[in-house]
Amino acid sequence: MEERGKIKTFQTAIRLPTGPQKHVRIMYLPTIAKEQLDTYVAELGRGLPTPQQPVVKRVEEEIKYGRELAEPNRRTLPLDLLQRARLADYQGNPTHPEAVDELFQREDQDIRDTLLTERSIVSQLHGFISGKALRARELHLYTLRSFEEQPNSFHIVSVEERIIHLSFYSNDIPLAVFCALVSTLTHDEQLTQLLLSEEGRRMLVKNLPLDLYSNLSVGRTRTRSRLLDLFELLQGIGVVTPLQLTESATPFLRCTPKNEHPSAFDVFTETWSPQSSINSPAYWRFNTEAPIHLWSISEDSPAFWKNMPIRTLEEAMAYWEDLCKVCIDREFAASITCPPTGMRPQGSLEATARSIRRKSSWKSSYDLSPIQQHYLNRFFNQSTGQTPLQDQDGGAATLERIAWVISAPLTVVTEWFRESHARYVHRIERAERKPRPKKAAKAEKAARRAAEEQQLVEKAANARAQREQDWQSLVQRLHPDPMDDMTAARIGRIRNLFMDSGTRADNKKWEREVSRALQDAKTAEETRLVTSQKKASTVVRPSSRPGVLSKAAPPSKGTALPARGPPPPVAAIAPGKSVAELIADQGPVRHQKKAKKRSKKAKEGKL
DNA sequence: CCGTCGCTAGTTCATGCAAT
DNA sequence: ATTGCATGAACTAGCGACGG
Repeated sequence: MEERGKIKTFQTAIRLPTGPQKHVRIMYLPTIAKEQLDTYVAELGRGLPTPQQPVVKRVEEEIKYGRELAEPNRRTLPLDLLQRARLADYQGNPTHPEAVDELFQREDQDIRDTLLTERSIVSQLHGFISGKALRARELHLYTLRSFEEQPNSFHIVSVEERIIHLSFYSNDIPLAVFCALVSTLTHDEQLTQLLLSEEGRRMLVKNLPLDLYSNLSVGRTRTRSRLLDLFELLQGIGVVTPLQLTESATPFLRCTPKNEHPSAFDVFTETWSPQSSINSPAYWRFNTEAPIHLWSISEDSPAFWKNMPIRTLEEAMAYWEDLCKVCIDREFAASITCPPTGMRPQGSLEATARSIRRKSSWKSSYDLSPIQQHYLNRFFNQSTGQTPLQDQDGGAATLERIAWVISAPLTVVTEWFRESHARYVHRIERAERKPRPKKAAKAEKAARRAAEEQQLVEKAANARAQREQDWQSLVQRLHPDPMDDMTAARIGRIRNLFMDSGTRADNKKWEREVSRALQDAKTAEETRLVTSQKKASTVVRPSSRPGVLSKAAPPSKGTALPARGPPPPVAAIAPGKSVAELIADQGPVRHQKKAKKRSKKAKEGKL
């Protein structure tokens, strides 16, 4: 109906009182006036329970009708451009390079804002630890620290028995820790600023400004599920035990009563899932000892290796070190001889194994997204190996700017360029050591050839500029006065020859040539041959202004096009092709990294 | 001949979103 | 609040080319 113009639709977003935005699609008859729509949307905002910010986007504020998604809360940014720019094939090469180019031609601020709509970028900017196992480790270690440092927290049930209530993580952890454990979904300048100061990083989440607290959805479902995900993993490896209250006379454990918390617990036995916060355990015990199984060897039944104490922070750190090794270092795990008997891991074995065996779970380095790397690539010359690091001053200012635009740490950006350059050097060295006519070598060759061609082009352009100057001074010397059309025509022929002759040694010869031409022009003028006049006027028409020669602008550097400077008034002599033209005739520069033969099927699949 | 590397497709996982 | 769905990302295994 929309296509046939019977109805119109648009999307907008309303901020719910609880913080998150809700996208709504509004359909209406084309006869509805804009004012009515505006009123309606405003009403819609108010209709939702006690909105803090009624409507983010009003109808009159330029809304894109139809399918395009109007991204609220941000200047009209090319969201769909980013989406296209992000599309990449299996190798990370963009499938829509034109979208990438278009995006990167915008202002730095726009590029930054646009990239910050990508989840991985914004969450890492705020310090999110993307590896799940490392996140669980952080949760574990931070909690142990809290038992020592803030034993009086309302949400710590018992320091002796190491029991904590889940609400601790929505109240008494610092902002920086919260952001490390729970990914942020949208960019918030206030949050970014806060995280820059030590004071801000230490601020407990319960003390955050209200709007920030709400934007981070501290304490709401999403946060709880994210945290419970981590607890599920910790339970799976035996670091924590979920608890439930009990009336039993012989509870699993008992502690001194504190605040309104219960003092007797049993092990939580119901099945639960991190997604449903109602049925999930709220009380958790941090064990004093945990087993290590050889996870990298077997997914279904990893062999028990040993128990390790995790009472103190130091012990826990040692535990995580060993755990990491047996999870990702298969060789190490295989070299271990296990005791004949041992407990099997408890909890949901498959889920635990899945998370913990994955390498990315343990990756601590910053994760550059493809779009960030595309941006970095713009500052890395594949043919010459040039990066900002090779700039005279080390490129400090450029690097900082780049880091800001892509919202990545400066060290990461610097390291990326260092590695890119090192790879380039390595490639060149290998190619020189043993040049071989293989595919790999070809790519290198092409890269070097492109570099050489580039140098040639520049050299030619410079030479040409010099030649141009020589010509100017020569003519100036022999004929300082403005020239008439016919004279210009005669001189023009010689100029073409001069420009193409290349050598600078035989100035005498050219002087003679020019003088003779000038003389010819003079006698021709004097005899007023009708024919030659006719010829001259037709030929010279393009530059009928006398004196154009002496006023010609100097050729600009870098462009090797022959038409700069005085316009060659005569087409009689086809000038030899310039280097640039010759190169252009060979077609576009070959890409070092091919657009290669992908199977038809694969291609279709991606489209 | 065997090991390594790069390419590719299929599968699984994480996560936000929308419907209930 | 809960649950199912859709989607992009990541992992893995298989294959072939290449090089020692």
